[in-house]
Amino acid sequence: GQQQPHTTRSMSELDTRTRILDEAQALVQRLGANGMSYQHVSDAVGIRKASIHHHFPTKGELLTELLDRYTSVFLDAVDEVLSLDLPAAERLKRYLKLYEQPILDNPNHACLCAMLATEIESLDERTADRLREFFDVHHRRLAKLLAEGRREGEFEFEGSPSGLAHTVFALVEGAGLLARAEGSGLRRFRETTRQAQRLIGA
Amino acid sequence: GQQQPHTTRSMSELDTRTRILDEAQALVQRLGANGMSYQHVSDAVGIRKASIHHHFPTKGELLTELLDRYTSVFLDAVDEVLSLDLPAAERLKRYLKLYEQPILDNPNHACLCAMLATEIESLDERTADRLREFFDVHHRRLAKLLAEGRREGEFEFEGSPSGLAHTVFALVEGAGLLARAEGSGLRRFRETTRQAQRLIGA
DNA sequence: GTCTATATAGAGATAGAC
DNA sequence: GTCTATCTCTATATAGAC
Repeated sequence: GQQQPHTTRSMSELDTRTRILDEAQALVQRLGANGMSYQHVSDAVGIRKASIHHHFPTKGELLTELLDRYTSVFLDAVDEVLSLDLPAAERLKRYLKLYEQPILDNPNHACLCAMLATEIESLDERTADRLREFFDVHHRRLAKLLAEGRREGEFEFEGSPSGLAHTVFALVEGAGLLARAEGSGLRRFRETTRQAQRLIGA
Repeated sequence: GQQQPHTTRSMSELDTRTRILDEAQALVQRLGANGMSYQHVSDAVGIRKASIHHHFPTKGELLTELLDRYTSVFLDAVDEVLSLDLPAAERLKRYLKLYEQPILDNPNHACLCAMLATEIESLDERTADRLREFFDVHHRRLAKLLAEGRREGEFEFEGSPSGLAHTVFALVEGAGLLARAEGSGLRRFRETTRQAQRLIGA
């Protein structure tokens, strides 16, 4: 756990902001950025559209903040797993598990980044940049783990850690998307992560 | 090449229908189903919105027909490759190549099914069913190839052909999505298909 | 088959009262 | 901070002339 940064916002405003972000995120994960509207959020949170605009003047700002929050939470979780004092193979296993819980919690919700990735042409430049940045940072984290694991003799694979990290990431994102569309739940997804481990030689 | 089925539609109507479908498909592949509008299609084809409605009364019908055409074209291409009189490993290679050409032709266009998969909650039941059907049929084709290849000693993998087919499909769909979002073009994608072949032991 | 014109609903966003 | 009221634009869809 990290310390909350100091802010000048009042408590109640923070709470409403959080509730807005929570509901907006769920809506984007279900319907996409183009499918989510201020009216939807308004209904879900129980305040009027104009009040949403008070907290997030434009939809672009709402989406940007949504993405920032999501990626920072996700990267924190990734970092926590990757920095554990455990063999690389075990850290990899736990890393892959990070993708399972959301599917279990709500099979109707796709990864926020997968949703936004398909809609990248609809996003404003700011949000699109943040999305690409997330992919880049995430990719580097995973590549580092793969490089470490190979150096220590735990992994065995051909090609660059960077290339394989990209493949593994494509695999979990693609499998998550299919699990939701096919309604196959965790079963298919788990088979996929097992194959990912084979690929890495873990 | 197959014979065109007989229809009672006039030639000029067929052409306009085709042009509408072509432009609508490009728009959905760029912006998604929710991002594509009759106005967009109208502008692209050069006829008025009302005329689009003459050919496709509702957006749902347009999307359904779009998906049907796309999947039948795609499955024809898959079947053509898979039924060639070549070693399974070579047929697999050509199968994977089918996913490369579209990326080369237009890096801004995602796979239509990947776009619709993310938006599955926005689709009407009819269209969503067709989408799941496509995944299912496609999956079976690939599983059959994998089973054949292993039986003939060309492939070597653990687990069921069905499970691995799912993994390979997730891999190419995920990699296609990332290639477009990251703007990494074919380079990353090709690394991914190479890893897919390793996974299959081809 | 295509057009103009219109209906109706929803989108994102703002002004100003409380 | 939240509300009502309103603005403007765009969406899907229809009616009816040509």
